[in-house]
Amino acid sequence: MSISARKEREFKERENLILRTSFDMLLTEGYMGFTIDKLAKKIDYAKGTVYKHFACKEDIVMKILNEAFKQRIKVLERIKTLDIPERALVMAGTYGMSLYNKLNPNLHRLLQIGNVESIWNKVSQDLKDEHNSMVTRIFDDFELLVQRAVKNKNLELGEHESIDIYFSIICLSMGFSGMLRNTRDAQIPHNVIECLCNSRLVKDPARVLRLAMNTFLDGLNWRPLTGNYDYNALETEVTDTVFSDLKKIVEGETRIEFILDLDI
Amino acid sequence: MSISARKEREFKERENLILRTSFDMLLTEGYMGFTIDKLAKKIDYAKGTVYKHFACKEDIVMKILNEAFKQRIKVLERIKTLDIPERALVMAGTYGMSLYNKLNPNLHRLLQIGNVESIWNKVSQDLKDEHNSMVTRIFDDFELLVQRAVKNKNLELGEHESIDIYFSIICLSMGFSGMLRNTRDAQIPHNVIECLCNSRLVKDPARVLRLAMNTFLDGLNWRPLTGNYDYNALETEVTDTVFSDLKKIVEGETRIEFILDLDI
DNA sequence: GTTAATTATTGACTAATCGTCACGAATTTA
DNA sequence: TAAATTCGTGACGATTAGTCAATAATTAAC
Repeated sequence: MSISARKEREFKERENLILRTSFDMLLTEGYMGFTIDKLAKKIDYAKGTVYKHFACKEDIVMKILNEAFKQRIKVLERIKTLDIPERALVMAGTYGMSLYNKLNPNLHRLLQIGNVESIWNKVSQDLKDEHNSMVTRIFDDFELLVQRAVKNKNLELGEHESIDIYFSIICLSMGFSGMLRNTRDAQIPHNVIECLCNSRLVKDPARVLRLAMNTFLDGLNWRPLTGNYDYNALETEVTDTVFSDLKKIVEGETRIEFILDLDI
Repeated sequence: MSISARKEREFKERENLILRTSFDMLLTEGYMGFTIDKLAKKIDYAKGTVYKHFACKEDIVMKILNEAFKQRIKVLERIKTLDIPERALVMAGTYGMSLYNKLNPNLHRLLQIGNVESIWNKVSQDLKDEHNSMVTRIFDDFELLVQRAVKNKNLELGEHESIDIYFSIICLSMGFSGMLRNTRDAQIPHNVIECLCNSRLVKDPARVLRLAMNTFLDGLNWRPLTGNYDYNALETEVTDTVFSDLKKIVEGETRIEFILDLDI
């Protein structure tokens, strides 16, 4: 019994090694540079062993994405403890995501890989299911939030349906994260959007997203409006309380080796 | 002389054949299913001949993306003839893009391919340059529009810089087009977002984007506000005038075989 | 009209890559 | 200790991107 438990633990450890090494390769060499042969050589196991863990290359990538997604959800769900208006919850979530994205500015580049249809199609069904259920969960949470705001008379739907609103919010965040990575790490920009972020002085894209989000919510007339609530104070507050651990890491007080090791 | 001109024309025609066939393969079989061997067999030329036209596989994809981008810009620039407030110009552009996206609902799936870093890195410098200059042009046009609105006292920047505003607008559109393709063609949804669009009845994502855009501009207090200007009438009008040809195609009065053949 | 020079096209070839699987090594069970 | 089972391996088949020497077609020269 105890021996098979050790085996199991060793197997789990090797899986972690595979994920950690793959993540590293993906970030340094890109999707095309990430090959199973190189991976096997790096972790000093035979190729066949890797395939004992994952059915295909794409499954490794999707597993990493799913683990990162789990972390994201955990960060987002921390706001559930806050007793503030619904709109402030939306903003608090945005602040949390800002911080989380700074933990690993390169993470969202991997998301683009998962969005490529021909890659997604190769992923095993169970990993797709896992991914889908997480997205569904995010959508559900947002829907409840919008409905609660309507019920509490902080928001009128007007021409909108509730799906329109939370769908727009998600699109806005996705649009931003898709278009830029944090410029803190002075790497070579990989596309023109990133060049423009530098040349046109978008110094803190996350700040622009927060502004845009507030602007959009003002446009919806979702109360409390910017003028009637100190969202900057809210940012400071949540950053120092529910997200204080993330803040410490971002500010360099804590070092992390591998984002997915992080106990969030 | 006339003989070499014929040669040149034939070369150009073959290049078009390559692009058209590649485009078709990319849409039906995805990036992974798009191989030079298959392409060569389909167009009935040897592989080496394909490489006389393009330095690598990625260049073919980027060439298609650039051609599509050129069309997009042409559509967008039609609004320059309109004598309406700056904000109405932004919306008119959005309406035009909505129509253009409907011409080929699958086109934006290719954009995701170009966004993958390891693919972008393989593209030849001249194609990258071409792409970059087009993005720059879009950004420049938007910047002028924002500045004109400020000058004409239709918009105050407040906490924003002008880059923040047009960057947000572009992110919003990109977020939407990245997250969904038009649901008109009843293909199998390729990811969970598309499933959700169906299951949660986002029947017309383009409509939601138009709503979101107006909401955002209202939030900026960019005049004329929704209440003071009939943006629905504007949509009808521009659809029937500057974009009437696109409308006809979308409504099926004209058939197109290959989007890039379209003379826009 | 014939031949030489040039240009265009070809597909066999190399190197890389994914994923498989029969075999041998290690471990557990009897 | 021997048999049974599980684990790990890397050679192998199948595909693929991109190259390049050889061949075919075209043009130029006379």
